[in-house]
Amino acid sequence: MNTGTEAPRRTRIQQEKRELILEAALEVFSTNGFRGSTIDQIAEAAGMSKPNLLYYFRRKEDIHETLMQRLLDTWLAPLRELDDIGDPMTELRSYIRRKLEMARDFPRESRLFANEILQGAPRIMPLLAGELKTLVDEKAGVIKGWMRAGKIARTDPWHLIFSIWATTQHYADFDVQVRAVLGPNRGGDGRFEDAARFLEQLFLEGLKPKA
Amino acid sequence: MNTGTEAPRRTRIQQEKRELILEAALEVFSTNGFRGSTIDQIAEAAGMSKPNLLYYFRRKEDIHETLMQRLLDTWLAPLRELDDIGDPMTELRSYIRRKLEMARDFPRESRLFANEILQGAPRIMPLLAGELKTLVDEKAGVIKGWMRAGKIARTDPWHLIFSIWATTQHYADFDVQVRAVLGPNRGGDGRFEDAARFLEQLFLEGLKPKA
DNA sequence: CAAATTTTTGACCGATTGGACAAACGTTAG
DNA sequence: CTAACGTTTGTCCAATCGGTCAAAAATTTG
Repeated sequence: MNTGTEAPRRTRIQQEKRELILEAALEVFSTNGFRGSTIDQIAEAAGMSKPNLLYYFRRKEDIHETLMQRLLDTWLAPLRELDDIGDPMTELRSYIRRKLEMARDFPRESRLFANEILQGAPRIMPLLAGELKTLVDEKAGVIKGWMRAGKIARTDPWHLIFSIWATTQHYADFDVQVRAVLGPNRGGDGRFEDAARFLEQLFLEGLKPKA
Repeated sequence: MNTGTEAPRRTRIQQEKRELILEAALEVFSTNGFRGSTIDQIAEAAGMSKPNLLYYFRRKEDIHETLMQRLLDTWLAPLRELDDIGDPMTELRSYIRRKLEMARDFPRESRLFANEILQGAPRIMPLLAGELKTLVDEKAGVIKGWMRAGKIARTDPWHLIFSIWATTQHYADFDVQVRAVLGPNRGGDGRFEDAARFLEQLFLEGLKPKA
C-alpha cells in the first residue's frame, strides 16, 4: 500500500533479507571493488539466487550506495567523539586507539572505503566535499585551540588528522602486506597491540608541546 | 631466430610498443584495478586495436605482471637507500622526503600497488613474503642499531617503517579525499610541502632520543 | 478455508568480456 | 623483384555480465 511518496514500509522478510544481502555485499565489494564484484558473487554469498537478490535491490549500484551511506556514519564516529572538553593528549590517544580498533574489528568497511577513494570516489565525492570536509574542518578548529593554548605542539591539524587516518587504516587496508612482512611470529594476533604502542609513542611524543 | 630457451630478443618496434602498452596499462589499472580494467580500455589508451595489443602481450595478466615486476624495484628504491653510515635523523628525514616525493610524482604506481594489496595481493604475494620481507627485516636491523646506539628513541622498527609508508602513500592513494577535505585553497599545489613539513615534525620529534 | 499478496525461481536477453585466428599489410634481406 | 618475416586488423567465439519477466511457490490476510 505504498503511495509512492512516503518512505518504503518493509516486511520482516524484507528487513532480514536486505541485511543478509548487505552483509554479503560488504564481503564481496571490500575484496573485489565495485567493478570487480558481480551480482552472482553477492547472491551466492548471501545464499540466494540472482533474481531473488534483484528483487530486494533493483540495481547493483543500489546495494553499494546503501552500504556506503550506512557505513560513513560508523566510520566517522571516532572523529565525532573527539571532544574539546577533555585533556588534549588523552583525547588524541583515545582517538588513535579507537581508530586502530576499528581497523582491527571492521577491516572490510575500511577496505570498502579505500577501494572507493582509490578509484576516484566516483560515487561518494559529494559526501567527501560536504559532510566529511565540514566535520574535519570543525575538528581541526578544536585542535588549533589546543595548540593556541599550548597544550600540544603547533602543526597543521588537517595533516595531523590525515596521518592518524593513514597509519591506523593501514593495518586494515594493507593487512596482507603487514602480515607478510612481519612474518608468522610478529604478524600474529599481537600486531595490533604492537601497532597501538608504537603509534601512541609516535604521536604523543611527536606532539608534545615545546617548553 | 628464437631457439626458445634464451631470453626473448625484441625488435625496435616491439620495444616501443610494449612500453606504450605498459604506460597505458599503468593509467588504466591504477584507476580501475585489475578486474575493473578491460583490454579494450588499455588498447584505446595506447592508441591501438585490441588484437594488436594481444600480439605484444598474450594475456591481460601478462601486462599486469610485467608492470608489477618493473615497478617494485622503483618503489622500494628509497628504502634501499636508507643507509647505516649517515646520521640517523638525517637518513630518516630524507627517506620520508623521498617517499613523499614518490607519492607526488608517481601516484599511479602507488595506486597500482594499493589496489593489488587491497584485494589480497593475489598476484604478488610471493614478492611480499620474499623480497620485500627480506629488505624490511634488513632495514629494521639498521634502525635497531641506531636505537641501541641511543641515536633515536626505542620503538618497533617494523611499525615505524609501516607508518612512514602509510603516511606518505596516503597522499597518492587517497589524493581525492585529501583534496576534497583541504578544499581549493589548502588543497592546491602546496599540499605536499605542508605534508612534508608536518611529517618531518611528527617523525623527528616523535623519535628524538630520550635524554 | 480462500483470496490477495509477497517471495522465489528458471529461462532468457542484449551487452561486454578476454581471447583466437586467418587474412591483409608493411618491412626488410637477398 | 621476391620471399621471408614482422605487424595490424576485422571478424568471430564462448563465457560472463547486469538485468528482465512470467510463472511457480510461499506467506499473509480476511
